[in-house]
Amino acid sequence: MRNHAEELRALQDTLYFIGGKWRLPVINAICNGHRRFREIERSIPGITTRMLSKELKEMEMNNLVTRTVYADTPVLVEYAPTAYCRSFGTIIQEMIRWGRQHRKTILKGRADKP
Amino acid sequence: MRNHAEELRALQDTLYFIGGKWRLPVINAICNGHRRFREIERSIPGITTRMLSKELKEMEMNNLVTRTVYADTPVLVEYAPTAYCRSFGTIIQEMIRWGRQHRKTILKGRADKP
DNA sequence: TTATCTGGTATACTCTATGATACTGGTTAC
DNA sequence: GTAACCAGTATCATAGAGTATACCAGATAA
Repeated sequence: MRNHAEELRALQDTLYFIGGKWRLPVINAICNGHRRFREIERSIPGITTRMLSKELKEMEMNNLVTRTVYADTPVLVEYAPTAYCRSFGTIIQEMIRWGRQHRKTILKGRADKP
Repeated sequence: MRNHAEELRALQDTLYFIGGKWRLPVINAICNGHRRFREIERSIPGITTRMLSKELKEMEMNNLVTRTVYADTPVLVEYAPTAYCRSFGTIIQEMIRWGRQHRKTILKGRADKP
């Protein structure tokens, strides 16, 4: 209730930063130890190469990941999470919790069908 | 790392449920005590009547809010949050926290500009 | 009387996020 | 030799989320 405007602004900033449907799944994948491009791609069924590529670029620009190229043969590329990236941990955990609960509730056939 | 697939599914369920850019702001407004249509509308600068109307309809269908009409003159409509609606509390709070922290960090001129 | 509040609906438009598909150049395995 | 891996890029198409604007009927205030 108090300082609704400021809360709203903070909330909207976060929503804006998160943006589309892939940002959080990608952050989660990387924070869960997936480092290589194809590895991340495989760990998120449904994402296309194009979207992952776009996400990773933006995330690098926003300092959410670092991209390291090991110029051996074959070239190896590694994406690693920054502290900034990990700062989404609690949000993601809460969302996972909610999603699990939601699924349970739906399966029990209640809650969103009263 | 463990059961990444299940976590991902839960996360994506939540993201899907949240949907667009207005769902969480509207939930927040209603949970913060705004009950009337125009009141909610005013409390979220930038939202249009059309989007708010759409959101509220979907939210009613999803059992996130109840819509009560008091048929006095003038007719009075009240939107109230359900428990389901309030279950987003922690997610929203975490997002507000993140947004505030983000703003601080940006203002200090660091973090996302290394 | 005119303006302003209420709770919305209707129509038209924009735009961008996402999806689908194909391709590249190099490496390694069969 | 060809198939499959790597890390992507390029091009095109499209749904639908979001915006803009105007409008309705009824009540209230100036």
